[in-house]
Amino acid sequence: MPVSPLHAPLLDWYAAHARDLPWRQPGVSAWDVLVSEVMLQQTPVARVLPVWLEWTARWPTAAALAAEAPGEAVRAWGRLGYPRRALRLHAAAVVVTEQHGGELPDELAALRTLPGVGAYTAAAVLSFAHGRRHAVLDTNVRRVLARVGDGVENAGPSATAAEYARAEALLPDDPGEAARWAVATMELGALVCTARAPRCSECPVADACRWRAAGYPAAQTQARRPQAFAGTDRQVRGRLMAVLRTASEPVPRDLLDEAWHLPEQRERALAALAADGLASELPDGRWCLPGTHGPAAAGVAPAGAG
DNA sequence: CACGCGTGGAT
DNA sequence: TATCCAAGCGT
Repeated sequence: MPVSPLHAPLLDWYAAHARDLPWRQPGVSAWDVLVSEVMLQQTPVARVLPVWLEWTARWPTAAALAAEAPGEAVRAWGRLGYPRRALRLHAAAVVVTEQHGGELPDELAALRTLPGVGAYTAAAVLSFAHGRRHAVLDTNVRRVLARVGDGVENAGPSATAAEYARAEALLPDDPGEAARWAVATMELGALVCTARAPRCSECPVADACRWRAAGYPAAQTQARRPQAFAGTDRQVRGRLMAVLRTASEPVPRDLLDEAWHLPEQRERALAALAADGLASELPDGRWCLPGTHGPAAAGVAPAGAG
């Protein structure tokens, strides 16, 4: 479906207004594109930028990352949030190194088996890094298609088969053009067709937008209430991880105890972090990031020697 | 499938 | 100040 009234205006708009993001530079490896995609899962571009630059300079390849302790990845992750992503990226690096000769797979099924790589991220790598023809459905694209195509303010809670079918149908035949279309659609959602206060006066496809034509009807179904944060285990986990991240030496328990005032919740959060492999307890009772001080023992039984 | 999972800037 | 939101994934 190469010809629609949307394509030329949107591609032209992207050529003129695309952000100059480092992971879009020519020559960036597929692995580094993957790193950017994982970092960008639920985290704004502005915060990813400096971390991605440091990370890719320090670990230019999957093998380089795989050679490190997982805790070093967690530490380098800094305050991007959701540090399990750092653990998954490290685990993916190990798989790529040990099972794919250090080369990130370029097939959908193989990518999808990597930890932290779901439907969106796999399609993004294929499209952005390899210039292949894949529907790339992230929250931005889904919002754009919902507004322009369906005339509603927001997409549903999760991508449906119908949305994939539409995105697929809109893809230009030429792979390279399809890849540009994919990133252009995302960029429009990120810069113009935003969740709040969309800049419709700057939109290259405003004339074709059903939501605009309908007078911007408000969403009928109210979105899922954002999960609370203050006082939750998530906040406690974040406090504990911040202590472990900033400490160069293993930290004694009483230092962790200062991170949260409720002992029961603190214990629960710390146990959960250990179970997730984000924190390790040493034999002397101190805590550290996994593998950063002695053999990694993320809450698992010590393996027999040899 | 609904939920848990961090963090901080913008409104 | 509280709420919303940011290129999702795994269970």
